[in-house]
Amino acid sequence: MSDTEQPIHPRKLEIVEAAVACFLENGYHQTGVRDIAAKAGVSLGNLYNHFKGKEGVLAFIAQIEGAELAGFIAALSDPADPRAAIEQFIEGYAAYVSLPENALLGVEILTEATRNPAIANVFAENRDRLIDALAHCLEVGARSGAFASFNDTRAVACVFLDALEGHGLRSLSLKNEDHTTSKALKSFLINGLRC
Amino acid sequence: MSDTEQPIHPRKLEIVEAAVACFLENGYHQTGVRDIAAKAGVSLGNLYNHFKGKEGVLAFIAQIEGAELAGFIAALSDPADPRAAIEQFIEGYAAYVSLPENALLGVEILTEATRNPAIANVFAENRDRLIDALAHCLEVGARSGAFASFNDTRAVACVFLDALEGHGLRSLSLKNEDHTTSKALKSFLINGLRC
DNA sequence: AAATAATGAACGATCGTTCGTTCATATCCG
DNA sequence: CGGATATGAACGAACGATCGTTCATTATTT
Repeated sequence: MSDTEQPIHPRKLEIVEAAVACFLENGYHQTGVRDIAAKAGVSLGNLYNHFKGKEGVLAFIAQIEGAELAGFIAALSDPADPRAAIEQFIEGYAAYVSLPENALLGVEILTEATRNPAIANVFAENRDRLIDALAHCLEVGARSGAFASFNDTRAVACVFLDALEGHGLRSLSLKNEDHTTSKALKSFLINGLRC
Repeated sequence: MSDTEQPIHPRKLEIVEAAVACFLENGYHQTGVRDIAAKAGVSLGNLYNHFKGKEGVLAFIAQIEGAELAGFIAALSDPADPRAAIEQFIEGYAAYVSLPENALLGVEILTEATRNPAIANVFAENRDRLIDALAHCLEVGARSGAFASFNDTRAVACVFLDALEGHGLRSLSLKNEDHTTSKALKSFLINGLRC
């Protein structure tokens, strides 16, 4: 669970980086372990010295992706100014999920998770904690009068994440950056919180 | 382009149905043409008498999926009551994209489209027309005073679709139906249109 | 008989994985 | 210090399985 159990072998990181590049370029199921090893400048056999296999590499990536949510969660916990925290979250998370590497890897992991429990477990928990943090922030804001009060703040938090992630996903099919709808999304979400 | 050029060979439909079932169960890249043929009760070679290949089957599915949007587009065009039309669209489209077969096939097609122009073309146009129809409905509603007036109605339409599709996508990772967040999403979107 | 539909063996390519091996470095013993 | 030994990272040939596709052949229908 903790990342600090062992200092990660540099080669392992090189392999993961190469794998991410391959998955982005050709997708998870279209890339072979040979492609990963070749791009990492590593022998085929050596890859298996660092990972349990192709699936092990993806699981490791999922673990990293999940860990990156920790920053957002931390920023939402115990917020001094709930409104500012939410606004910053929306902006930051929208940017995060709109990065092709995050969006593409996200769906790749998600679809794999629907059929692969090992991946699903790594994936699910962190998302749940993100919803919790967001919902908590909404509640704090509601109590302080900054936001409207909702029956089910978790549901509203889900709506936020759905919208943001849906936005990031669609940005995949657009070559140029989608700046105008990104702003529209932000103001629409913020506007939905007013009393 | 038109589906009525030729009456579709019954066998072709059987094959497509089998392919959908396979893609849902195991994903596009994990299912082989042999799996499709076997599930359809058809010989391997005969599949190639009806489709150009595995990719041809997916393209056909994408075409069907696109055609299913026509109903939503029609309902949004020239709306007598924009508010009712939007509400019905939200409800209907949320249900549509929350069906596992639509959500899963959608991402499968989307990810394939990011790397396969042939699929992307089939996929992109209908979505654009859906955005147009939705934006048009929003404008009509704004003029009649039913909705607030937006600078960029297309952007708002994008937000709606992003949120709805993101919702459908996330419903993939939930075993039980997500009724409460579905309602929250609807009311949040509707609420965002008020003057 | 001509045309259409259906078959499945066969092809070359690639898949994920295994495994025996090499080799440079670290540790130990005398 | 110098030689023996242990360690584990790195390698790549090889395996059986499966991939998408082709095509010569057979069956069915008109």
